[in-house]
Amino acid sequence: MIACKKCGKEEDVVRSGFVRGSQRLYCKTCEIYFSIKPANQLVSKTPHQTTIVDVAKVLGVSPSTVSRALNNSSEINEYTRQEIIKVANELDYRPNLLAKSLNRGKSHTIGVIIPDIQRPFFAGVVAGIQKIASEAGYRVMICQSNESHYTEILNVQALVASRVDGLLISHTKETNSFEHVKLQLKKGLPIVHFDRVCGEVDTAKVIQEDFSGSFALVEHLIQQGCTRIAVCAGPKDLLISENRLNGYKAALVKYGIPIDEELIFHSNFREADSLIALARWLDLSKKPDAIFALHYGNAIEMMVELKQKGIKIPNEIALAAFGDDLLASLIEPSLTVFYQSAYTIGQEAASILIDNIINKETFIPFTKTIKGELIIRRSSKKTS
Amino acid sequence: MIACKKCGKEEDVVRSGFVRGSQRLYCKTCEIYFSIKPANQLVSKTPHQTTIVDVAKVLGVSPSTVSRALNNSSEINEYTRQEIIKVANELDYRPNLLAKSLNRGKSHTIGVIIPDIQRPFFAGVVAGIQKIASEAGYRVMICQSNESHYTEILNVQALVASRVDGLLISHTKETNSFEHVKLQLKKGLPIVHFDRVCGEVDTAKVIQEDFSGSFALVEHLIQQGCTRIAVCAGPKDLLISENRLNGYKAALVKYGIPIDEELIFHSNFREADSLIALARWLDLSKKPDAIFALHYGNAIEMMVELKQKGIKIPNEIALAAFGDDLLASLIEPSLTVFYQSAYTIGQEAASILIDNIINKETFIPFTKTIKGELIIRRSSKKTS
DNA sequence: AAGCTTTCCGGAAACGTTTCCGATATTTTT
DNA sequence: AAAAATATCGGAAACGTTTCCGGAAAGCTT
Repeated sequence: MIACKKCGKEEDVVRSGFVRGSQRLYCKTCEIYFSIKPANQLVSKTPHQTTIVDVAKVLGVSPSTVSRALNNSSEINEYTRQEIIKVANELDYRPNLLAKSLNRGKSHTIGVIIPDIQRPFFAGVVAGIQKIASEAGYRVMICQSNESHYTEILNVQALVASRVDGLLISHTKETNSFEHVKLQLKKGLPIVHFDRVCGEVDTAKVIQEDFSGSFALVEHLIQQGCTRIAVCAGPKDLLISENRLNGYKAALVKYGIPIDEELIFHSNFREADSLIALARWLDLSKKPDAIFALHYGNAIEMMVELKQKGIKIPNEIALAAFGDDLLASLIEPSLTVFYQSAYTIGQEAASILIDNIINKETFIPFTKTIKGELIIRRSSKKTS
Repeated sequence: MIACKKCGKEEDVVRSGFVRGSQRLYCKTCEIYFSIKPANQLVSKTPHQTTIVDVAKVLGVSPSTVSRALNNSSEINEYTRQEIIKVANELDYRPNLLAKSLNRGKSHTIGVIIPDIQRPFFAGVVAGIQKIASEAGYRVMICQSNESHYTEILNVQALVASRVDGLLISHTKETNSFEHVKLQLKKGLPIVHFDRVCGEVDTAKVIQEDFSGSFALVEHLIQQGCTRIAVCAGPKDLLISENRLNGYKAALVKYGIPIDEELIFHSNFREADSLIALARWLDLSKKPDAIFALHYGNAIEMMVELKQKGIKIPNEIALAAFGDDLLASLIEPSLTVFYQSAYTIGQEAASILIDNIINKETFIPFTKTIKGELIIRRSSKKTS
C-alpha cells in the first residue's frame, strides 16, 4: 500500500476513487484525502518574459522596490534606482501591461469601431485617432463591424471584455437600435460618436458639416444653372443621410426650386444602387441636369456609367458629391466635392474621448462639427 | 493623546514622524508603529463592471464554480450551470480579459505593425488579418510605424508590453537593422513577416510575386516594342525592391536588351522622387520609351506629369506598375499593373501566424508567395 | 540625548480569473 | 453493507503589478 501523506502510516489508507485520472486515497487515522501525482515529469520552465520579480531577485531587493524605481517614485534612493534600471535594461524588462491594467483598473486602451477599414475615410479617421492616442499614451484597438449590426454588438462586447477605457464608434448603415451602446454608457464607459452618430444617446459627437456642406454643393450646382438636381441619398434611418438631404432641400427652397420626389433616391451606398438610380433618372421624361451624391463612391460609379453612355459631363449632367479622395481629383472629369478631413475628425474624436476618460465625472457631452471645404472641379463647371 | 491600536493604552504612545501626510505613532509597550488615517472620507464604491465574484455572491456559490459554469467545464451540475448563466446574463457579466490573459499567460491578441494604414494596400492587409483573426477568436492590435524605424521599435515594445501572442510586421522603408525583431523572436514570440520582409530573420514570410510579377510586367512592355525601359525602383536596402529590380533585369536579359544604369532610379517611393526621376530621364539624349514603377503611386504621379507636358501615353512613353487600386482602372489612360490581393496577403499571414502560435514548438518557418495577376490596360498598349 | 522626522525599503493585499487539490454527498460495486 | 467510484463543489494559489502600511536606521531639534 501507500503511506499516508501526513502520518506516514500505511495501515489505514484506503482508495477513494479517481479524480481527473489519478488515484485518490483516504487515511482513516488522519481523516485526510490526498492523491499521488502521476509521473512527476519535470516540466522545463518555459522561457518567459522577464518580470519585476526577476529583476528584484538579481539585486536582492523586493518587487515593490523595483516597481517604485521604475515608476519614478520619490520614495527611493537614487543609487538604488539607477542599479535597478541598469538590471532592467540588461534583462530587457517590459512591464506586463495586462497585470498593470488589471491592478490599476484602467487599460489605457481605447476601442474603435468602424464599418470598414478599407474605406479611405475610415482609414483616415483611424490614422488621426492613433496619432492623438499614442501621443497621450493610449493604445488603440480597432474592430470592423462590416456594416453588420450584429457584428457591431459583438464588437462592443469584445472591447468591453478587453476593458477599454473608452469607445469611439461610427455606426453601421443598418444600426437602428442603440441599446448596446446605451448599456455601456450607463455602466460608465466613456463613448464618443463620430461621423455616423446616433441622436438618441447622450454622448459627445464629432460630425461633418452635413447640412451646410450639402447646401453648399447644391447651391453651387444651382449657380451653374442647374434646376433639376437629382440626389442619391443614403439609408433613411441614417442621421447623416437625413442631414445631408435636408441641406439639399434647403438649398432648393432658397432658390425657389420645387422639390421633386422623383429625383430623390435612397440608396444603400452600394454600387448597384447608384446604377439603379441613374437608370431611373435617365428614363424620366424630364431628365435631371445635375446629380448630387451623398457619397463620392456613388458619384464615380455614375460618372463611369455616364461616360459609357456618351452623356457629356458636366454640360448634359453635372456631378458633385460629398467626400474627397485622390481619385476625385485624378478622374476625368475631375469631381467637384465637399471635402472633409477624415484625419482631423479622428484626431478630434480621440481628443474628446480622452478628455472624457480623464474627466469622467465632470465631462459634459457636446457636439463638434468639423469644417469642410467646397472643392470645385470640372465635373460641375458648365461651359457655355 | 491617542490610544495604541493594539493595547488601547495612551501612556506609551509617542509621535514618530509623518509618512505621506499622516501622523505616525509608536507604542513603546507593544513596540508597534501605526498611523491614523486622515478624514475617513467614505468613498462611494464606483460602479464597476460585474465580476465573477458578483455573480457568485448572488447565488451563494464560490467563484470557482461560476468560472467552471461559464467555461463549460464538465465538473458541474447542469442545473447549477443554467442558474449561473441566467444570473450572469441578468448582470451583463463580461469576463475581464485582462485577468484571464494574465492568468492563462496568453492574451489571444495579435499585434500588427504596418507603415501606414491610409495606404490602400495596408488597409486591405489589415482587413484580411482581422477576418482570419476574429474567426479564430483572436483580437488584433494595430500600430503604425509611419515609416520610421524608431517608431517601429517602439511599436514592437508596446505590443510586447501588451503581451500579444504573436506579431505580424511589414517593415518601414528605412529599417535596415532588425535587432528588435530578433530579440523578441529569441524570447519565443511568434513572428510572421509580410510584404516588406526581412531576409536575415528566421520567420515565416508572406510575400508577393515580386520577381515574377516584375518580370511579367517588363516582358509585356518589351512585347509592346519597348526597348528602353526606365525603372523607378525603391530603397536599395528593401528586399522587395531588390527582388523586383532583379525581375526587371532578368526580363531585359532574356530579350537581349542591355541594362542601362541611367534608366534605373532608386526612389524612396515619395512623390518628389518620382518627379526627379522623370525629369532626369526626359533630359537624356535617348529618352526611355517606357517607364516601369515598382509602386503604382509613383506611376500615377508620373502619368499626371507626362500628360501636363503633353507627352503621349503609351505611344511616346508606356507605363506599367506594381500594385492595383480602383484608381488605376479609372485614371486615363488606365494603368497596366501587376495586381496582388492585399486582403489575401493579410489572410494568409494571419493564418500562418496563428498556426505558429498554436504549434509553437513544432512550427517550421517557411515563405509563402501569393499569386498576382498581370492586368493589361491602356497605359501600355502601343497603338501602331 | 531624548524626542521627532525623514528616508528608504519590505510585506502583503488587491485586481479578476483559472486551476490545482481536496472535501463531501451520492451512487455504484463487490 | 462495506468499499470504491463518481459527481459537484469550495478553498487557495498563481498570474505580474501597484500600493497601503509599517519598520528601522539615520538625521534634526531642542
